[in-house]
Amino acid sequence: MRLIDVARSAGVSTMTASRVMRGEPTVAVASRDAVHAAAARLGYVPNQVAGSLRSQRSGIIAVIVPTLTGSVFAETVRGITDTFDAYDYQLMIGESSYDIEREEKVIAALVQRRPDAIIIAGVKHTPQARSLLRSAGVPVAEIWDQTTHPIDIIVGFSNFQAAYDMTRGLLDKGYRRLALATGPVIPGNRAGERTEGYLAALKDAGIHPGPSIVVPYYNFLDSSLKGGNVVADFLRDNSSIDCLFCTNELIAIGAVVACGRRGVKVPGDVAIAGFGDVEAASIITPDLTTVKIRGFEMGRRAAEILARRLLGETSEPEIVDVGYELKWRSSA
Amino acid sequence: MRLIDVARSAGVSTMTASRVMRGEPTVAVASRDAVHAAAARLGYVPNQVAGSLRSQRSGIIAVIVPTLTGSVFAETVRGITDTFDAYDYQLMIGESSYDIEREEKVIAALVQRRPDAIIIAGVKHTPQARSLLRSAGVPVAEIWDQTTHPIDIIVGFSNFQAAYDMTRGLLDKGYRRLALATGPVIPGNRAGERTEGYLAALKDAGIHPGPSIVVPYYNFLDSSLKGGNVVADFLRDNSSIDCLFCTNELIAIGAVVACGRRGVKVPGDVAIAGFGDVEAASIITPDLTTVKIRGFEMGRRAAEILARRLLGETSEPEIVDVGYELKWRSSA
DNA sequence: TTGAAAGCGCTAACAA
DNA sequence: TTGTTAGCGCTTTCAA
Repeated sequence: MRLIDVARSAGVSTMTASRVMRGEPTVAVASRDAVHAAAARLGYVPNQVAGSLRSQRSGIIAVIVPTLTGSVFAETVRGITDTFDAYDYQLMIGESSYDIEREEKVIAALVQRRPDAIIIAGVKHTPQARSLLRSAGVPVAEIWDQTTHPIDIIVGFSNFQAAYDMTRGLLDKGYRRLALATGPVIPGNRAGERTEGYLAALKDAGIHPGPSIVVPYYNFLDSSLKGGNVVADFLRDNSSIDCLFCTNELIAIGAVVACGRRGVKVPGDVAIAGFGDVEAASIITPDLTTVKIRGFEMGRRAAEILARRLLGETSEPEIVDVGYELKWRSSA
Repeated sequence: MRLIDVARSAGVSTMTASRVMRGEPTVAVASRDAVHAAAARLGYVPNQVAGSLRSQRSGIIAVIVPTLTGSVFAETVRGITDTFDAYDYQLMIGESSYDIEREEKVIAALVQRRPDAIIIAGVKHTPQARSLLRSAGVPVAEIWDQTTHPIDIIVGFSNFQAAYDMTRGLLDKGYRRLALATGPVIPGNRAGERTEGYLAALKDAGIHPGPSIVVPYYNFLDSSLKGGNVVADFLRDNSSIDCLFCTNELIAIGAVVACGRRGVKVPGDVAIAGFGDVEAASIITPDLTTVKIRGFEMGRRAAEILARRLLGETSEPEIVDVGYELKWRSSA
């Protein structure tokens, strides 16, 4: 069942049928009706692979995020979908598992599908990955971060500044023996930038940083539960700590829950602050002091800029800072 | 930059280059090396759109879920990804927002991309959607449910039986004035089947069903917070209720949290049971009694069966029941 | 407003 | 082990 079958059945040429199927306005009403009727009668399903090859537009937006599990990036994806749905684009989502080597493979796999645009979380990529993104010949939006050397479009916030401000706020609340819990740090990644913001705030205040713990990345559930236990052990072994700053919301939530189960009072024995504001943060007891990130907003803004590019309305690189917000709740 | 450029640069024919790029073993080592070197030198990125058109295999698995936000279906997607990653398939994910009309549009959009297989949550579709799925000419796996009339493969569990068992268990615990909170019910959808299981268990026990409340579907966060408040109001207006069964985990979590904020004791004043077991269920206070669903498992099993189909190893329809598990925790 | 011709970049099928 | 030929199904381009 091909377009030519529909065209014959409608008594027109393939080109007229093609124009009707794509909604071009330059077709006589009679032809249009005949083609629609024939398509419906025959149950015709257009082959977009063929169309994409010829038109050099795939209608696909490639999206690369660390993970879909855990609602943090799922919100961003929803922001992207919200915008692109109206334009008949489909998302093709790749997961990097917070690993830039794996990210490179994912990018390579997606670029072969000739997406019309690429959205990628983070600004830290392998050289080969940067090269693939640059030479893909389509607009690229890096999100969730800021950098002085964007590939093209950037829609994010300063992870350094957000961590700096939160640390500063904790110091203002009177906490002095701060400790840090973070996921894996690679220089230049988000956990690394947040760590640096934390250290810079301490340095500027003349406070010596306390101990740190690095929690491996599991998946969502395990990062909360296993990670929480690891952190609770760490707090037990370092009982002088009065405040723990977690660069990762899952670790923070896990720590609050693990402390609750062990009878460690939060914030009485130790205050805990997170980074990310997933919905569980406002549901646990005590509710979590954290940095609220605008995940949905970043997805939506990036998608809007790309949509404009794809319609040919603009073409300069753009830099958008969506900011962040400190949420002071009960845990610190 | 096309395959022919690589071939020329390597001094072989396009076909030999094509064979090398696709990893066919029937190529001389010298040719293989020459092609790989040329591809690397030129920065060649294969055009999989062209390859798909000719080979009639897209390397795409279409996945249709109600939503990605909220980790319930994200776990299922992870199960699918886990399996298909090894075979170089990419997922193309569509969201139906729990709306079968929208689902039909999403299916139509995805089928045009000629996926090699389709995985769809639920067994309740519009007639047109069923027709699109059947005539797509590829294996289709319906998941998250059971039915006597599957399209092809089915990997799920009985929502009716799970709700029946949970209700039965609540009765065994001594609760007698039960009420129901559910998301939108369409005959044949999962919320509907769960509602019927609940009603059947009450009927078999000779207990008259109490009042019910239908909570609209918002997004994850709002379903928990807004939905929770709606349910808490409902409980206040119906104070004789001693146990609330929620066919939806987000509503249950929201209700527990909203009750906590209003000083309603759970399970003292009213017991609450959920359905789904998202991770937040074990983190809130009190932790939630619920039906644990094997979301990851369903994704993995469906993907494995499809992978075997795609390799040509099997071809009969398959029916897999992954079951469920009652989790008795503090809330009921 | 319509149609004919050409070709997007790759791989199946066949032949050598 | 390699190469030639043809064509996947559509849309661009150009002409009428």
